[in-house]
Amino acid sequence: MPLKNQAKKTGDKHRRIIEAAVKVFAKNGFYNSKVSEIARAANVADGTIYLYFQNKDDILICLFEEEMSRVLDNVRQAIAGQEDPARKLALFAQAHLSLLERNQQMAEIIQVELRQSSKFMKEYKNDKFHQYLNLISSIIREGQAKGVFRADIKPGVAKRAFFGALDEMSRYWVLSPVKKYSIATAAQQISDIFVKGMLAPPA
Amino acid sequence: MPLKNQAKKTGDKHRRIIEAAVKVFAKNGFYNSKVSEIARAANVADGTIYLYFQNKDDILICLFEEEMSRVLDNVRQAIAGQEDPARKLALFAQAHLSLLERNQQMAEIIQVELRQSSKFMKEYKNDKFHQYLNLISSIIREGQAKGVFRADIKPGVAKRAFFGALDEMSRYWVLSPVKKYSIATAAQQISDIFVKGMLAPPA
Amino acid sequence: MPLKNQAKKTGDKHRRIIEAAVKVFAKNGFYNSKVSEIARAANVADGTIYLYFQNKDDILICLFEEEMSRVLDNVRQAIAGQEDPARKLALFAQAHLSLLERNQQMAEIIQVELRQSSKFMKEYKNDKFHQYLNLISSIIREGQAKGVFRADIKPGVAKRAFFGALDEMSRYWVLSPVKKYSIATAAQQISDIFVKGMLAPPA
Amino acid sequence: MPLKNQAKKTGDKHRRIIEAAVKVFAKNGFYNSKVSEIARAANVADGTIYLYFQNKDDILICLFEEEMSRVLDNVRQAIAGQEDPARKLALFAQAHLSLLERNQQMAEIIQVELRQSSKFMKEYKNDKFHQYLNLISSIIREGQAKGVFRADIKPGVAKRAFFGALDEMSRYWVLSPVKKYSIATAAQQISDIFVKGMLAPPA
DNA sequence: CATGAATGAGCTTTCATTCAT
DNA sequence: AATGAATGAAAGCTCATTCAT
Repeated sequence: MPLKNQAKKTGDKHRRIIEAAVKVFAKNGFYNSKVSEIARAANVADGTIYLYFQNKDDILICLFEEEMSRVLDNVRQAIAGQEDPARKLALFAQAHLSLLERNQQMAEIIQVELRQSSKFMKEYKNDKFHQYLNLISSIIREGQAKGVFRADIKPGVAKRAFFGALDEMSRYWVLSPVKKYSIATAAQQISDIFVKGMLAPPA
Repeated sequence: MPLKNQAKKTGDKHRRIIEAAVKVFAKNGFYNSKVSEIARAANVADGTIYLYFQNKDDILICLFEEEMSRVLDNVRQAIAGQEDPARKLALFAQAHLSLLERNQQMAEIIQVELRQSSKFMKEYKNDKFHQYLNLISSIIREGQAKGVFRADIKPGVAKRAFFGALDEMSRYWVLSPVKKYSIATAAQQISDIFVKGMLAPPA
Repeated sequence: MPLKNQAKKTGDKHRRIIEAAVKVFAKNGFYNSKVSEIARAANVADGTIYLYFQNKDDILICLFEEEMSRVLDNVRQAIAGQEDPARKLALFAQAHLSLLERNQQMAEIIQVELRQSSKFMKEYKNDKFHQYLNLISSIIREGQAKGVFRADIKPGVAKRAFFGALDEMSRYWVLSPVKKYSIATAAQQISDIFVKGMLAPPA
Repeated sequence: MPLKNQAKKTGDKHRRIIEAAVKVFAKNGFYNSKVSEIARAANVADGTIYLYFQNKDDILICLFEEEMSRVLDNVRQAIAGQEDPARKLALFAQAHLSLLERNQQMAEIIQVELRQSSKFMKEYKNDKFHQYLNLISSIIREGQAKGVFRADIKPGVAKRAFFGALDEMSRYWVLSPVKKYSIATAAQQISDIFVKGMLAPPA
């Protein structure tokens, strides 16, 4: 029982630190955030952070991985059961962008702060992110197999182009104080362009 | 003569510092680069840096502005004289991506390090970048006016999607040690998807 | 117990830093003293200084305030129980000057280094010092009320003149390598001049 | 003629630098004043300063010596021709304090900034200042010789007390934004106390 | 004499990390 | 497991001074 209690507490602290970090990173940026501020926001001692994370970079990476898992689950769920690859891309775009609305701080961190960790960008092998990209290319390949999408489309390029289009739209949405376009509109426009752009010509 | 000399000297130091900063930022990342290392690489004293730039952030911003001017000029020149909006987009993509090859370190900085400056991402009002984006939307509008592109495409969304697609491809190209796709291929694929995706249906 | 320990430790470090600062400031002067040298002399890390003081200026000001409190207490105690205002001034002078002997380094700092902090001289509102000056004027007023001192003496001027006379004597005593006059002599001479100079003429 | 011109110019620059330094030191304090700001205020190049002064400290010392000469001349002139030592002291006080009014910036520098140069306070042998103090003691000795002042007054102590009283009054007058007492009143009060305080008792 | 661009030593302060309790 | 006082390396920036022109 005391063990179980501790386990619960531990889990609690980990979560509290991640949540505090999201707020603090979003407010100050990664490099300008102090570990002690995260500790204060999480209501733990400075040293406690280091019982749960290796260092400051590790907080950012864990935070990103956990969020990426959630995004991945979400998107997979959104397209599950769909047959039409074109429809799948539309749902993908919709799911990706609507996650912004649910957790704007997290979106801002992924947009801006994540790229502040050079270590992360250059050294870290980002499995979840690759799974995410490959979800797109698998949809495209499926479309090509079904004859819906053109065979000359390179899924390896198109997946990045599609992600990049969504990501840039996210950046705009996160950083711009005035949002000219609704998320639904943006998702629809982008998936529309890509689907039509990759469509096989009528035989 | 002394004035010309000074101008030459001044211009020389400014350029040397910028070039040194490109190398140092590319090697260590912005936050892990020391001003003294830039100074050493530029063969000037630490204090000299501050005769030409306000602070470390300012170096990054100047470096970006100068590069952005060059990019803008390049792309404008590439599409000048073209009539066909579809062709213009293809040339745009080509010009954008081929600049990567010419100065890879600069490309890496803009991809990775530039976004590490909170000041840059959040506060700095980036005229040149907006001009760049608007170059895309003006091509799209031109295409719509000519009846080449569909009227329901929103240029404000499409310009970001197009730029994002190119930018993500740049990131891949800059960060990936192995380049699976040539720049020409990527440019062609992306512009192809967008052009076909925005094409008006045959009447 | 842990609380008491911490309190003891904290108090200890604070005191050690102040005492180290007195030595270092006295040796090098305020502006030529390095915080790191104070830290070394106090046997703490550089950063520890900033757990106890806001900055270098703050060390000087705290040091002064603590000393001023001690001086004020001392002088108040010295004149307590005295009825004769003339005798009070004599005791005041004696107490003021004899503090020099007890802590010459502190005296030197207050004479020389304290005045190097523009913040101190111009901005800092110095309550304790005003209390000190007003102790003098209240003695003078008391003497006037008792008919011992002339009514045309302006206590606001006389208090500064008296303090200035003592202060200049302190400066001489602190800075001069050879002391021609004993502190007792100086105190007696100065209070004698002021008392006789302010005495009401015999009716 | 060109030599004469240069000599004139030289004299001019020296004076301009001193005058600029007075303004800059008064505004920022000695340690927070930049040599380059003095140069700008004097309309000379930074390097030119070092043709006329050894270093920053030297500017302060020269500035002080020149002013002290002027003060000494002024005070000597004021008491010249007076026979009565008591009257002399009154005129001395009057002359000392009224110099404040004529050049407040200079007064502020001597009060506040001069003491910021450790070199000045500790090492510099200040002839002019000693001459000034000894002017006071010679008046006192003269008074003792004439039987006006008591023989038990020690001129070496009294001169410092008198100067200190005037100096503290100056500090108040310079630093206090509100001046409660006129200079004439202060001078009269201080000399009055000292003269009466040193007066020999009627035989 | 005059210049002012260039120098570079040296400062204060910050903050991720540790470790005795 | 938790704490938080203490650490100390590290870095951006300043500015008195120099010297080639």
